Amino acid sequence: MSDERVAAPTNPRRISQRGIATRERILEAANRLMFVRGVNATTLDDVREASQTSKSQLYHHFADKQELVRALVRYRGALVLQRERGGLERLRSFSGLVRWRNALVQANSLNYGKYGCGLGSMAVELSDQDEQARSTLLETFAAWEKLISDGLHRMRDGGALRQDADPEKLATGLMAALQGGYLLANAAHDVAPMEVALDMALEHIKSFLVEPSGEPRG
Amino acid sequence: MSDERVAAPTNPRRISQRGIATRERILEAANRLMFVRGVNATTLDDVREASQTSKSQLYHHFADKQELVRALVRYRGALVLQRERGGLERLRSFSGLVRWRNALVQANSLNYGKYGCGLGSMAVELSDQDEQARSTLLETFAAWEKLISDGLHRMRDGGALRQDADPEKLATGLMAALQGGYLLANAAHDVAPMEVALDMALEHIKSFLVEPSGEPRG
DNA sequence: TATCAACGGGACTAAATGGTCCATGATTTC
DNA sequence: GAAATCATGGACCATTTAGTCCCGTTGATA
Repeated sequence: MSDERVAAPTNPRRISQRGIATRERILEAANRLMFVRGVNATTLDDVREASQTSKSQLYHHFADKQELVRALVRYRGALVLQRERGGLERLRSFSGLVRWRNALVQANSLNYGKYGCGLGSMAVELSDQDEQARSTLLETFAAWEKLISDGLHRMRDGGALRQDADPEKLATGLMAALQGGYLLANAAHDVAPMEVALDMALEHIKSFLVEPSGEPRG
Repeated sequence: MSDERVAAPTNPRRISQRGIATRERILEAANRLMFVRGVNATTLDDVREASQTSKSQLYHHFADKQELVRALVRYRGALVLQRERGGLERLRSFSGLVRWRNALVQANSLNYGKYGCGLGSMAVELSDQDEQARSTLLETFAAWEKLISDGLHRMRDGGALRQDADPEKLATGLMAALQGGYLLANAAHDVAPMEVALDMALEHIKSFLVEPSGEPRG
Protein backbone atom coordinates (compact mmCIF):
# COMPACT_ATOMS: atom_id res chain seq x y z
CA MET A 1 0.00 0.00 0.00
CA SER A 2 1.52 3.30 -1.09
CA ASP A 3 1.60 5.17 2.18
CA GLU A 4 3.05 8.22 0.44
CA ARG A 5 -0.50 9.24 -0.28
CA VAL A 6 -0.99 10.22 3.32
CA ALA A 7 1.58 12.97 3.28
CA ALA A 8 1.04 14.15 -0.28
CA PRO A 9 -2.13 16.28 -0.09
CA THR A 10 -0.71 19.02 2.13
CA ASN A 11 -3.04 21.32 0.27
CA PRO A 12 -6.26 21.12 2.30
CA ARG A 13 -8.12 23.32 -0.12
CA ARG A 14 -7.42 24.90 -3.43
CA ILE A 15 -9.08 28.17 -4.10
CA SER A 16 -9.58 29.87 -7.43
CA GLN A 17 -10.03 33.50 -8.31
CA ARG A 18 -13.58 32.79 -9.28
CA GLY A 19 -14.24 31.19 -5.92
CA ILE A 20 -12.89 34.21 -4.10
CA ALA A 21 -15.05 36.49 -6.20
CA THR A 22 -18.16 34.43 -5.49
CA ARG A 23 -17.50 34.46 -1.77
CA GLU A 24 -17.03 38.20 -1.88
CA ARG A 25 -20.25 38.62 -3.84
CA ILE A 26 -22.16 36.66 -1.22
CA LEU A 27 -20.73 38.70 1.64
CA GLU A 28 -21.39 41.93 -0.15
CA ALA A 29 -25.02 40.99 -0.76
CA ALA A 30 -25.50 39.77 2.81
CA ASN A 31 -24.00 43.01 4.03
CA ARG A 32 -26.41 45.12 2.03
CA LEU A 33 -29.54 43.15 2.84
CA MET A 34 -28.82 42.61 6.51
CA PHE A 35 -27.97 46.26 6.96
CA VAL A 36 -31.45 47.38 6.02
CA ARG A 37 -33.56 44.41 7.16
CA GLY A 38 -31.53 43.11 10.05
CA VAL A 39 -29.77 39.78 10.32
CA ASN A 40 -32.61 37.57 11.49
CA ALA A 41 -35.12 39.02 9.05
CA THR A 42 -32.90 38.23 6.07
CA THR A 43 -33.17 34.75 4.59
CA LEU A 44 -30.55 32.78 2.74
CA ASP A 45 -32.78 32.83 -0.30
CA ASP A 46 -32.70 36.61 -0.18
CA VAL A 47 -28.92 36.48 -0.10
CA ARG A 48 -28.74 33.87 -2.83
CA GLU A 49 -30.93 35.92 -5.11
CA ALA A 50 -29.22 39.23 -4.42
CA SER A 51 -25.77 37.75 -4.91
CA GLN A 52 -26.69 35.90 -8.11
CA THR A 53 -25.47 32.62 -6.73
CA SER A 54 -27.05 29.32 -5.71
CA LYS A 55 -27.70 27.39 -2.55
CA SER A 56 -24.79 25.07 -3.09
CA GLN A 57 -22.41 27.99 -3.40
CA LEU A 58 -23.61 29.50 -0.15
CA TYR A 59 -22.94 26.21 1.57
CA HIS A 60 -19.72 25.70 -0.29
CA HIS A 61 -18.29 28.90 1.13
CA PHE A 62 -20.04 28.95 4.51
CA ALA A 63 -20.92 26.03 6.75
CA ASP A 64 -24.33 27.43 7.68
CA LYS A 65 -26.16 30.68 8.21
CA GLN A 66 -24.46 31.28 11.53
CA GLU A 67 -21.06 31.06 9.87
CA LEU A 68 -22.16 33.45 7.16
CA VAL A 69 -23.29 35.89 9.83
CA ARG A 70 -20.02 35.52 11.68
CA ALA A 71 -18.10 36.16 8.49
CA LEU A 72 -20.28 39.21 7.93
CA VAL A 73 -19.43 40.49 11.40
CA ARG A 74 -15.75 40.30 10.52
CA TYR A 75 -16.34 41.73 7.05
CA ARG A 76 -18.32 44.70 8.27
CA GLY A 77 -15.94 45.21 11.19
CA ALA A 78 -13.03 45.43 8.78
CA LEU A 79 -14.90 47.90 6.59
CA VAL A 80 -15.79 50.17 9.51
CA LEU A 81 -12.31 50.08 10.96
CA GLN A 82 -10.81 50.85 7.58
CA ARG A 83 -13.12 53.81 7.14
CA GLU A 84 -12.52 55.04 10.67
CA ARG A 85 -8.78 54.71 10.35
CA GLY A 86 -8.99 57.18 7.51
CA GLY A 87 -10.80 59.71 9.67
CA LEU A 88 -9.02 59.21 12.95
CA GLU A 89 -5.47 58.09 12.27
CA ARG A 90 -4.16 61.60 11.93
CA LEU A 91 -6.40 63.20 14.52
CA ARG A 92 -4.45 65.81 16.49
CA SER A 93 -6.86 68.62 17.21
CA PHE A 94 -10.39 69.33 18.30
CA SER A 95 -11.32 70.58 14.88
CA GLY A 96 -10.31 67.19 13.52
CA LEU A 97 -12.84 65.65 15.87
CA VAL A 98 -15.46 68.02 14.57
CA ARG A 99 -14.70 67.02 11.00
CA TRP A 100 -15.00 63.38 12.00
CA ARG A 101 -18.37 64.09 13.60
CA ASN A 102 -19.58 65.91 10.51
CA ALA A 103 -18.65 63.05 8.23
CA LEU A 104 -20.62 60.55 10.31
CA VAL A 105 -23.63 62.83 10.56
CA GLN A 106 -23.65 63.50 6.86
CA ALA A 107 -23.37 59.84 5.97
CA ASN A 108 -26.27 58.99 8.23
CA SER A 109 -28.36 61.87 6.99
CA LEU A 110 -28.19 60.36 3.51
CA ASN A 111 -30.25 57.51 4.98
CA TYR A 112 -32.54 59.95 6.76
CA GLY A 113 -31.29 58.52 10.04
CA LYS A 114 -32.42 55.01 9.14
CA TYR A 115 -30.64 51.66 9.64
CA GLY A 116 -28.35 52.84 12.42
CA CYS A 117 -24.76 51.70 12.84
CA GLY A 118 -23.80 48.52 11.01
CA LEU A 119 -21.93 47.28 14.05
CA GLY A 120 -24.31 48.55 16.72
CA SER A 121 -27.35 46.95 15.12
CA MET A 122 -25.61 43.61 14.89
CA ALA A 123 -24.47 43.94 18.49
CA VAL A 124 -28.06 44.33 19.64
CA GLU A 125 -29.35 41.50 17.50
CA LEU A 126 -26.55 39.01 18.07
CA SER A 127 -25.13 39.63 21.54
CA ASP A 128 -27.68 37.43 23.25
CA GLN A 129 -27.73 34.86 20.49
CA ASP A 130 -24.21 34.11 19.29
CA GLU A 131 -21.37 34.30 21.74
CA GLN A 132 -18.70 34.25 19.07
CA ALA A 133 -20.29 37.07 17.11
CA ARG A 134 -20.57 39.09 20.30
CA SER A 135 -16.92 38.51 21.05
CA THR A 136 -15.85 39.70 17.60
CA LEU A 137 -18.08 42.74 17.85
CA LEU A 138 -16.64 43.54 21.25
CA GLU A 139 -13.12 43.42 19.82
CA THR A 140 -14.15 45.61 16.92
CA PHE A 141 -15.67 48.19 19.21
CA ALA A 142 -12.49 48.11 21.28
CA ALA A 143 -10.35 48.69 18.20
CA TRP A 144 -12.61 51.53 17.10
CA GLU A 145 -12.46 53.15 20.53
CA LYS A 146 -8.70 52.76 20.47
CA LEU A 147 -8.51 54.75 17.25
CA ILE A 148 -10.33 57.51 19.10
CA SER A 149 -8.38 57.26 22.33
CA ASP A 150 -5.09 57.18 20.43
CA GLY A 151 -6.09 60.43 18.81
CA LEU A 152 -6.99 61.91 22.18
CA HIS A 153 -3.64 60.75 23.53
CA ARG A 154 -1.93 62.59 20.70
CA MET A 155 -3.96 65.67 21.54
CA ARG A 156 -2.95 65.40 25.17
CA ASP A 157 0.70 64.78 24.40
CA GLY A 158 0.64 67.68 21.98
CA GLY A 159 -0.67 70.00 24.68
CA ALA A 160 -4.17 70.42 23.30
CA LEU A 161 -5.83 68.38 26.05
CA ARG A 162 -5.28 68.84 29.77
CA GLN A 163 -3.29 66.18 31.60
CA ASP A 164 -6.28 65.18 33.71
CA ALA A 165 -8.23 64.15 30.64
CA ASP A 166 -8.76 60.39 30.44
CA PRO A 167 -8.61 59.43 26.75
CA GLU A 168 -10.02 55.95 27.31
CA LYS A 169 -13.07 57.14 29.21
CA LEU A 170 -13.61 60.00 26.81
CA ALA A 171 -13.46 57.56 23.90
CA THR A 172 -15.97 55.22 25.53
CA GLY A 173 -18.30 58.11 26.24
CA LEU A 174 -18.00 59.36 22.70
CA MET A 175 -18.67 55.88 21.31
CA ALA A 176 -21.73 55.50 23.53
CA ALA A 177 -23.04 58.87 22.40
CA LEU A 178 -22.48 57.82 18.80
CA GLN A 179 -24.24 54.48 19.21
CA GLY A 180 -27.10 55.97 21.21
CA GLY A 181 -27.36 58.70 18.61
CA TYR A 182 -27.60 56.14 15.82
CA LEU A 183 -30.30 54.29 17.74
CA LEU A 184 -32.45 57.34 18.42
CA ALA A 185 -31.94 58.61 14.89
CA ASN A 186 -33.10 55.26 13.56
CA ALA A 187 -36.25 55.34 15.70
CA ALA A 188 -36.92 58.91 14.64
CA HIS A 189 -35.90 58.49 11.00
CA ASP A 190 -34.14 61.77 11.56
CA VAL A 191 -30.46 62.40 12.11
CA ALA A 192 -31.10 65.23 14.61
CA PRO A 193 -30.77 63.26 17.89
CA MET A 194 -27.48 61.84 16.65
CA GLU A 195 -26.19 65.36 16.17
CA VAL A 196 -27.28 66.39 19.66
CA ALA A 197 -25.66 63.31 21.18
CA LEU A 198 -22.35 63.79 19.37
CA ASP A 199 -22.31 67.48 20.22
CA MET A 200 -22.78 66.66 23.87
CA ALA A 201 -19.82 64.29 23.80
CA LEU A 202 -17.74 66.83 21.93
CA GLU A 203 -18.63 69.57 24.41
CA HIS A 204 -17.53 67.26 27.15
CA ILE A 205 -14.19 66.71 25.47
CA LYS A 206 -13.98 70.43 24.84
CA SER A 207 -14.17 71.01 28.57
CA PHE A 208 -10.79 69.29 28.80
CA LEU A 209 -9.14 71.53 26.22
CA VAL A 210 -6.22 73.55 27.49
CA GLU A 211 -7.36 76.81 25.92
CA PRO A 212 -11.10 76.88 25.40
CA SER A 213 -11.71 78.37 21.96
CA GLY A 214 -14.56 80.68 22.82
CA GLU A 215 -17.75 80.33 24.83
CA PRO A 216 -19.86 77.17 24.59
CA ARG A 217 -22.67 78.14 22.24
CA GLY A 218 -25.95 78.54 24.15
CA MET B 1 -86.61 42.80 7.79
CA SER B 2 -85.99 43.82 11.37
CA ASP B 3 -83.55 46.62 10.86
CA GLU B 4 -83.29 47.10 14.61
CA ARG B 5 -80.69 44.38 14.57
CA VAL B 6 -78.24 46.68 12.90
CA ALA B 7 -78.18 49.13 15.77
CA ALA B 8 -78.72 46.66 18.55
CA PRO B 9 -75.34 44.97 18.98
CA THR B 10 -73.47 48.05 20.14
CA ASN B 11 -71.32 45.64 22.06
CA PRO B 12 -68.75 44.58 19.49
CA ARG B 13 -67.07 42.26 21.95
CA ARG B 14 -67.70 40.99 25.40
CA ILE B 15 -64.67 40.47 27.58
CA SER B 16 -64.40 38.47 30.75
CA GLN B 17 -62.01 38.64 33.67
CA ARG B 18 -60.54 35.34 32.63
CA GLY B 19 -59.96 36.64 29.12
CA ILE B 20 -58.17 39.69 30.45
CA ALA B 21 -55.99 37.51 32.63
CA THR B 22 -55.07 35.26 29.71
CA ARG B 23 -54.18 38.19 27.52
CA GLU B 24 -52.03 39.57 30.29
CA ARG B 25 -50.32 36.21 30.74
CA ILE B 26 -49.48 36.09 27.04
CA LEU B 27 -48.06 39.60 27.05
CA GLU B 28 -46.06 38.94 30.17
CA ALA B 29 -44.54 35.79 28.68
CA ALA B 30 -43.80 37.50 25.37
CA ASN B 31 -42.18 40.33 27.28
CA ARG B 32 -39.89 38.00 29.19
CA LEU B 33 -38.88 35.85 26.23
CA MET B 34 -38.43 38.62 23.73
CA PHE B 35 -36.37 40.61 26.20
CA VAL B 36 -33.68 37.97 26.35
CA ARG B 37 -33.92 36.42 22.87
CA GLY B 38 -35.09 39.34 20.83
CA VAL B 39 -38.39 39.69 19.00
CA ASN B 40 -37.60 37.90 15.77
CA ALA B 41 -35.85 35.01 17.47
CA THR B 42 -38.87 34.26 19.65
CA THR B 43 -41.56 32.02 18.15
CA LEU B 44 -45.24 31.94 18.94
CA ASP B 45 -44.79 28.41 20.21
CA ASP B 46 -42.26 29.70 22.68
CA VAL B 47 -44.79 32.26 23.86
CA ARG B 48 -47.60 29.74 23.96
CA GLU B 49 -45.59 27.34 26.05
CA ALA B 50 -44.24 29.97 28.44
CA SER B 51 -47.67 31.51 28.94
CA GLN B 52 -49.40 28.16 29.46
CA THR B 53 -51.95 28.91 26.77
CA SER B 54 -52.77 27.51 23.34
CA LYS B 55 -52.58 28.59 19.75
CA SER B 56 -56.25 29.47 19.58
CA GLN B 57 -55.91 31.78 22.55
CA LEU B 58 -53.00 33.61 21.01
CA TYR B 59 -55.04 34.20 17.91
CA HIS B 60 -58.13 34.96 19.91
CA HIS B 61 -56.41 37.87 21.62
CA PHE B 62 -54.05 39.00 18.85
CA ALA B 63 -54.67 39.04 15.13
CA ASP B 64 -51.18 37.81 14.28
CA LYS B 65 -47.61 37.94 15.48
CA GLN B 66 -47.16 41.51 14.32
CA GLU B 67 -50.10 42.60 16.43
CA LEU B 68 -48.71 40.77 19.43
CA VAL B 69 -45.41 42.55 18.95
CA ARG B 70 -47.15 45.88 18.62
CA ALA B 71 -49.08 45.21 21.80
CA LEU B 72 -45.81 44.30 23.46
CA VAL B 73 -44.29 47.58 22.36
CA ARG B 74 -47.13 49.43 24.09
CA TYR B 75 -46.99 47.12 27.11
CA ARG B 76 -43.28 47.52 27.63
CA GLY B 77 -43.46 51.22 26.92
CA ALA B 78 -46.06 51.62 29.65
CA LEU B 79 -43.92 49.63 32.08
CA VAL B 80 -40.81 51.69 31.41
CA LEU B 81 -42.65 54.99 31.62
CA GLN B 82 -44.28 53.96 34.87
CA ARG B 83 -40.92 52.98 36.33
CA GLU B 84 -39.27 56.15 35.08
CA ARG B 85 -42.05 58.36 36.38
CA GLY B 86 -41.24 57.03 39.83
CA GLY B 87 -37.61 58.04 39.50
CA LEU B 88 -37.96 61.31 37.63
CA GLU B 89 -41.27 62.89 38.56
CA ARG B 90 -39.90 64.61 41.62
CA LEU B 91 -36.47 65.32 40.23
CA ARG B 92 -35.31 68.76 41.42
CA SER B 93 -31.57 68.48 42.00
CA PHE B 94 -28.41 67.07 40.53
CA SER B 95 -28.16 64.50 43.29
CA GLY B 96 -31.57 63.23 42.22
CA LEU B 97 -30.14 62.67 38.77
CA VAL B 98 -27.27 60.73 40.32
CA ARG B 99 -29.70 58.52 42.22
CA TRP B 100 -31.60 57.90 39.00
CA ARG B 101 -28.35 56.96 37.27
CA ASN B 102 -27.41 54.60 40.09
CA ALA B 103 -30.74 52.81 39.97
CA LEU B 104 -30.40 52.15 36.22
CA VAL B 105 -26.82 50.98 36.56
CA GLN B 106 -27.64 48.68 39.42
CA ALA B 107 -30.61 47.14 37.61
CA ASN B 108 -28.49 46.48 34.54
CA SER B 109 -25.62 45.10 36.57
CA LEU B 110 -27.96 42.42 37.88
CA ASN B 111 -28.01 41.15 34.28
CA TYR B 112 -24.24 41.56 33.98
CA GLY B 113 -24.88 44.17 31.33
CA LYS B 114 -26.82 41.75 29.14
CA TYR B 115 -30.07 42.27 27.17
CA GLY B 116 -29.79 46.04 26.96
CA CYS B 117 -32.76 48.38 27.17
CA GLY B 118 -36.16 46.84 26.54
CA LEU B 119 -37.15 49.77 24.37
CA GLY B 120 -33.81 50.34 22.67
CA SER B 121 -33.48 46.73 21.56
CA MET B 122 -36.94 46.75 20.08
CA ALA B 123 -36.19 50.04 18.35
CA VAL B 124 -33.19 48.51 16.62
CA GLU B 125 -35.01 45.35 15.65
CA LEU B 126 -38.30 46.87 14.56
CA SER B 127 -37.59 50.35 13.24
CA ASP B 128 -36.81 49.13 9.75
CA GLN B 129 -39.47 46.45 9.78
CA ASP B 130 -42.70 47.78 11.28
CA GLU B 131 -43.56 51.40 10.80
CA GLN B 132 -46.29 51.38 13.44
CA ALA B 133 -44.02 49.84 16.07
CA ARG B 134 -41.38 52.41 15.27
CA SER B 135 -43.88 55.20 15.65
CA THR B 136 -44.99 53.95 19.07
CA LEU B 137 -41.39 53.54 20.18
CA LEU B 138 -40.60 57.05 19.01
CA GLU B 139 -43.48 58.41 21.08
CA THR B 140 -42.35 56.43 24.10
CA PHE B 141 -38.81 57.74 23.81
CA ALA B 142 -40.23 61.24 23.53
CA ALA B 143 -42.32 60.76 26.68
CA TRP B 144 -39.31 59.37 28.50
CA GLU B 145 -37.14 62.27 27.42
CA LYS B 146 -39.88 64.64 28.51
CA LEU B 147 -39.78 63.19 32.02
CA ILE B 148 -36.10 64.07 32.05
CA SER B 149 -36.42 67.49 30.47
CA ASP B 150 -39.30 68.38 32.79
CA GLY B 151 -37.01 67.60 35.70
CA LEU B 152 -34.26 69.72 34.20
CA HIS B 153 -36.76 72.53 33.68
CA ARG B 154 -37.65 72.34 37.37
CA MET B 155 -33.95 72.47 38.20
CA ARG B 156 -33.52 75.52 36.01
CA ASP B 157 -36.60 77.28 37.37
CA GLY B 158 -35.44 76.47 40.89
CA GLY B 159 -32.11 78.10 40.22
CA ALA B 160 -30.01 74.97 40.20
CA LEU B 161 -29.33 75.09 36.46
CA ARG B 162 -28.09 78.11 34.56
CA GLN B 163 -30.53 79.87 32.26
CA ASP B 164 -28.51 78.99 29.17
CA ALA B 165 -28.99 75.28 29.80
CA ASP B 166 -31.24 73.66 27.18
CA PRO B 167 -33.28 70.97 28.98
CA GLU B 168 -34.48 69.34 25.77
CA LYS B 169 -31.03 68.94 24.29
CA LEU B 170 -29.59 67.83 27.59
CA ALA B 171 -32.34 65.22 27.89
CA THR B 172 -31.70 63.94 24.37
CA GLY B 173 -27.99 63.73 25.07
CA LEU B 174 -28.58 61.89 28.30
CA MET B 175 -30.97 59.47 26.60
CA ALA B 176 -28.44 58.80 23.84
CA ALA B 177 -25.72 58.17 26.41
CA LEU B 178 -28.05 55.79 28.23
CA GLN B 179 -28.98 53.88 25.08
CA GLY B 180 -25.43 53.77 23.81
CA GLY B 181 -24.34 52.66 27.24
CA TYR B 182 -26.87 49.84 27.23
CA LEU B 183 -25.67 48.77 23.81
CA LEU B 184 -21.99 48.70 24.68
CA ALA B 185 -22.70 47.04 28.00
CA ASN B 186 -24.66 44.36 26.19
CA ALA B 187 -21.80 43.71 23.76
CA ALA B 188 -19.33 43.62 26.65
CA HIS B 189 -21.54 41.72 29.07
CA ASP B 190 -20.30 44.28 31.53
CA VAL B 191 -22.08 47.31 32.89
CA ALA B 192 -18.90 49.42 32.95
CA PRO B 193 -19.29 51.25 29.61
CA MET B 194 -22.83 52.21 30.60
CA GLU B 195 -21.47 53.82 33.74
CA VAL B 196 -18.85 55.75 31.80
CA ALA B 197 -21.45 56.93 29.31
CA LEU B 198 -23.92 58.08 31.93
CA ASP B 199 -21.17 59.79 33.90
CA MET B 200 -20.14 61.70 30.82
CA ALA B 201 -23.69 62.92 30.29
CA LEU B 202 -24.01 63.82 33.95
CA GLU B 203 -20.71 65.73 33.88
CA HIS B 204 -22.03 67.62 30.92
CA ILE B 205 -25.17 68.57 32.82
CA LYS B 206 -23.04 69.41 35.82
CA SER B 207 -21.22 71.97 33.72
CA PHE B 208 -24.50 73.88 33.58
CA LEU B 209 -24.99 73.92 37.35
CA VAL B 210 -25.08 77.35 38.91
CA GLU B 211 -22.71 76.50 41.73
CA PRO B 212 -20.35 73.68 40.78
CA SER B 213 -20.13 71.36 43.78
CA GLY B 214 -16.37 70.76 43.84
CA GLU B 215 -13.83 69.79 41.21
CA PRO B 216 -14.64 67.27 38.51
CA ARG B 217 -13.00 64.08 39.74
CA GLY B 218 -9.95 63.27 37.60
C1' DT C 1 -81.91 28.37 33.95
C1' DA C 2 -81.56 28.81 28.99
C1' DT C 3 -78.89 30.97 25.66
C1' DC C 4 -75.14 32.55 23.28
C1' DA C 5 -70.77 34.41 22.82
C1' DA C 6 -66.34 34.44 24.87
C1' DC C 7 -62.88 31.18 26.14
C1' DG C 8 -59.94 27.21 25.57
C1' DG C 9 -57.48 22.74 23.82
C1' DG C 10 -55.03 20.98 20.37
C1' DA C 11 -54.77 18.75 15.87
C1' DC C 12 -53.97 20.28 11.37
C1' DT C 13 -52.28 23.00 7.12
C1' DA C 14 -49.44 25.75 4.11
C1' DA C 15 -45.57 28.20 3.42
C1' DA C 16 -41.07 29.61 4.45
C1' DT C 17 -36.56 28.45 5.33
C1' DG C 18 -32.34 26.16 6.47
C1' DG C 19 -29.82 22.57 4.73
C1' DT C 20 -28.46 18.28 1.46
C1' DC C 21 -27.12 16.09 -2.77
C1' DC C 22 -25.57 15.06 -7.23
C1' DA C 23 -24.51 15.87 -11.84
C1' DT C 24 -21.84 18.99 -14.66
C1' DG C 25 -18.65 22.57 -15.87
C1' DA C 26 -14.24 25.00 -14.93
C1' DT C 27 -9.22 25.03 -13.14
C1' DT C 28 -5.20 23.70 -11.50
C1' DT C 29 -1.38 20.63 -11.42
C1' DC C 30 1.52 17.09 -12.95
C1' DG D 1 -3.94 16.66 -21.77
C1' DA D 2 -5.52 13.81 -18.08
C1' DA D 3 -6.51 13.38 -13.33
C1' DA D 4 -8.00 15.56 -9.45
C1' DT D 5 -10.26 19.01 -7.21
C1' DC D 6 -12.77 23.16 -7.00
C1' DA D 7 -16.97 25.71 -8.43
C1' DT D 8 -21.67 25.78 -9.79
C1' DG D 9 -26.74 25.02 -10.74
C1' DG D 10 -30.72 23.67 -9.04
C1' DA D 11 -33.74 20.01 -7.58
C1' DC D 12 -34.90 18.04 -3.36
C1' DC D 13 -35.67 17.22 1.74
C1' DA D 14 -36.84 18.08 6.64
C1' DT D 15 -37.99 21.18 9.98
C1' DT D 16 -39.79 25.10 11.80
C1' DT D 17 -43.29 28.32 12.22
C1' DA D 18 -47.17 31.27 11.37
C1' DG D 19 -51.77 30.68 10.99
C1' DT D 20 -56.56 27.82 10.66
C1' DC D 21 -60.27 25.07 12.27
C1' DC D 22 -63.30 22.38 14.94
C1' DC D 23 -65.44 21.29 18.84
C1' DG D 24 -66.11 21.28 23.77
C1' DT D 25 -66.31 24.36 28.13
C1' DT D 26 -67.21 28.42 30.84
C1' DG D 27 -69.60 32.23 32.24
C1' DA D 28 -72.34 36.47 31.68
C1' DT D 29 -76.95 37.98 30.89
C1' DA D 30 -81.90 37.86 30.04
